[in-house]
This record gives sequence, structure tokens and C-alpha cells, in this order.
Amino acid sequence: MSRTATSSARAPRADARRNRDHILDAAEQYFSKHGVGGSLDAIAKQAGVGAGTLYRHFPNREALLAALLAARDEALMSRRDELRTKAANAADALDGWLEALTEWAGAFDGLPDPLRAAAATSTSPLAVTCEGFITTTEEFLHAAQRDGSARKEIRARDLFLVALATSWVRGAALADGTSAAALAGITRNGWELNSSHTRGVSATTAD
Amino acid sequence: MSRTATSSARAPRADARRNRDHILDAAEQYFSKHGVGGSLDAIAKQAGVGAGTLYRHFPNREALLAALLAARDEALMSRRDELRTKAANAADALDGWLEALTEWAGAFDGLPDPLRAAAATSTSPLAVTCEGFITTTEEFLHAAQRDGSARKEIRARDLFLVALATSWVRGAALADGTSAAALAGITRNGWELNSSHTRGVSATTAD
DNA sequence: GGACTATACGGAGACACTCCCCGTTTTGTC
DNA sequence: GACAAAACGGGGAGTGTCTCCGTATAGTCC
Repeated sequence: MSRTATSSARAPRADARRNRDHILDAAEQYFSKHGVGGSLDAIAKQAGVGAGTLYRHFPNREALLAALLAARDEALMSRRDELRTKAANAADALDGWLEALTEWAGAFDGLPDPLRAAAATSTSPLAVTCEGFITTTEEFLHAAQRDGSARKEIRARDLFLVALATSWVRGAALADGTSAAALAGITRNGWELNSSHTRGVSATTAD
Repeated sequence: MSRTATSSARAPRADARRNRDHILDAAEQYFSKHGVGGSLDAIAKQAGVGAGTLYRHFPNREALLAALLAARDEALMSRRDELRTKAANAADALDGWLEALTEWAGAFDGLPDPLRAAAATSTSPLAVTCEGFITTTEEFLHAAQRDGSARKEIRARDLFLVALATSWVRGAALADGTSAAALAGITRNGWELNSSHTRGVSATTAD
């Protein structure tokens, strides 16, 4: 099991690994229920460890969040691969990717805020993740721009931010939930070039 | 019970009014520097009053924020009147109004968050303000829809949320700041019907 | 298996913030 | 100038973050 010999770090102790997993499980649950602003001490308690243990594994809230999201990255990546091969055209692929991003950023209540902060600072563990996704966004965007279905002046980073912002708005969800589709429609019209279709109310399936 | 207490009932004591003003001044300064999340105790101290006094005047952070914004409402209203009379067309008027809203919501760092929350709950002092602005948005939007310059499926509330979201994104400002214009461009293309112009980067001269 | 050490644990504690409570001070009035 | 209502202020309870250090334990060597 010493395949992590890259940094010559010794294998972590068994109890440390176990506690780390417990903390991650508790955090997943707790953040799901209380949003990313939930009490870290409460998470430690729920995980059955002391506060010190939590902070040793994850020096701050962001580090914990980053570890939590790492697990979900795979899902997003496979969604990307699926879109690459199965999308009918470049525009639909980009649209699908942005929707996937938006959903990803809505995994926990309040998650868009640290993500936005990370996208700006580039010095946080979350920033790495964000940059990777911006790169993917760029891939889809360029494809759409090449085939003339996306405006040329649009930048990938801005689209990423739009996805975060959409997620942010959805977080406060009006009761009817129709805003989610409306926002997606406005966004698509925002970047699409020959938007003959009128999306947002009729064209999308209510999800 | 005396509704709309426009200096009826009993006149507030002089020191109370004075302290209220001091608190408002301090809060304006403090929020400008530290964002809306700044310490309320610190504001009390800077205002030269005890914490109890602050909380008596403004039971919570939102109430303080609402009072602070009330002063700025007038500016927005006059901007609205200006757009009503001077805008070249309905689309430009709506665009100008949304830009004004976006700027308003960016008055303090972090302001979009409580505004978004207020727009959803409708039971806060801020909610009243928000609803009023949504109504104004509706006015501009309907005008634009009537003359065929805005998509018919767009709703005013969603545009208001888009303005808040734009402000939210700007809050994390990338260094270059070009995102501000990019977002505005995407938004306009999002709701405009015959967007022949390519805004956000260049293209149109007389904007 | 026993001893030894690096590693990890846990929870008390220092510090910050929100908000309430109530004894004290100030204001306005007669 | 006296008096009651109005307002003040800051101590303190409750909650949260994050650190420090004495103690427990896993893994290793004999």
C-alpha cells in the first residue's frame, strides 16, 4: 500500500485513516442538512472524534469541503465524458456541461460562495478543482464557437461563474422552482449565437 | 397600531435619534470596509454606544442593513425616473435599470446574500425593498416586451435575481474586472429578442 | 510478547461574536 | 427642581472556531 511514496511520506496510521473517513462521512451528512456553514465542532462530535482531530486532518472549513468534493469530482468527469460522446451537437454539449456544473455547485447549501472565492484566489485547495472545471468548460466552449453556435467573445471563466451564480440563485429557491429553468434559459440565450429556440419555459423538462 | 408612523405617536428622545444616526454612520463605514458580515459589536463601539443600544435600535443585522439601504433607495428611484424619460428605447431602459440594480446590490461586500434571502422569504424588512424593485423591473420589462425587444417568456423576478447574481459574481472580482462587462453582456443577450449587437467586449460604439 | 517511539487523539481553554437582561443615567415635562 | 418614562451600557450566557499539550495507541524491533 505504499504507492503514495511520491513525497516519501510514511503510511498513515490505521486509526488516523479511520477517523478521517468518519469525519468525512459526518461532514457529508451535516453539510447536507445544515449547509456548508454548519458547526465544525458538531461534525467532530457526530464523527466521534475530538475537535483537535478534525482540525488536524482538515485545517479549515475549506479543506474539509475540498476533500468532500473530491469524491464527487468523478461523477462530474464521467458526465463530461458522456457529453463528449453522446451530445447531439456542440451547443447541447456545452449546455449540458453547464447544467452539470450548476448542479455540482448546488450539492450543499451555500457551496457556491466558497467556490466563487476559490475561483478568485487560486491559492486554496478548492481553487485547483475550479480551475480544472474551467478548463473543461473551455473545451466545450471552443467546440461550440468553432461550429458557430456560441458567441466568440464569451470566455470560459465567465461561463463558469455564471454556472456558480445560477447555483447561488437556486439556493434561495423560490417556492415554485420555475426560476431554475428560467435562469438556465437566460444563460443559454446569453451565450448562444443563433438561438432560434425559446427555452426556459417549454423546451426543458421540469427537473 | 398606528400604521405608517410618520413622526406621529410620540417624538423619539433626542439622544435616541442621535445614537441611531451615529450607529448608521458607523455601520455605513464599517460595512464598506469589512463587508456586511462585519462585527456588530465593533460597529457599536465605533459609534460610541453599547451593544445593547445597537440591538435596541436594530434587532438584527438585516434591520440595520435595511435602514442603511433606505438612504440609497432614493438614488435608485431617481435613476429609474431618469431612465423612464431619457432612455433611447425600451431595451436600453431595461438594460440601464438592471445595471443600476446590480450596482445597488454591490454597495457592500456580501450584500447580495441577504438580498437574495429577502427576495425569497418576503417576511423581512429587506423584502419590502426588493419587492418594490421587482415591480419597477416589471415595468421596464413589460415595455420592452410590448415593443418586441425582450423575450416574452422572461419574468421580472428572474431578471431581478439575475441582477443580484451578477452583483454576487462581481463581489469576488477577478483582478482584471472584465468579467463585469462580460456578465452584463451575457445577461442582455439572455433576455433581448433581436440581439444583433455584440455587447460586452466591443462591436457597438454608441452604447 | 514486551518495550519503545513516532504518531495521533481529545478536550479544555483562549478568543470572538451575537444577543439579552437589568441596574443606572438621561431627557422632557410640570 | 423633581419625577417618571425612555434610553443607555456593559456584563454575561450561549455558541462557534481553532490551538495546545498531556495522554493513549499503532507499529516496530528484539
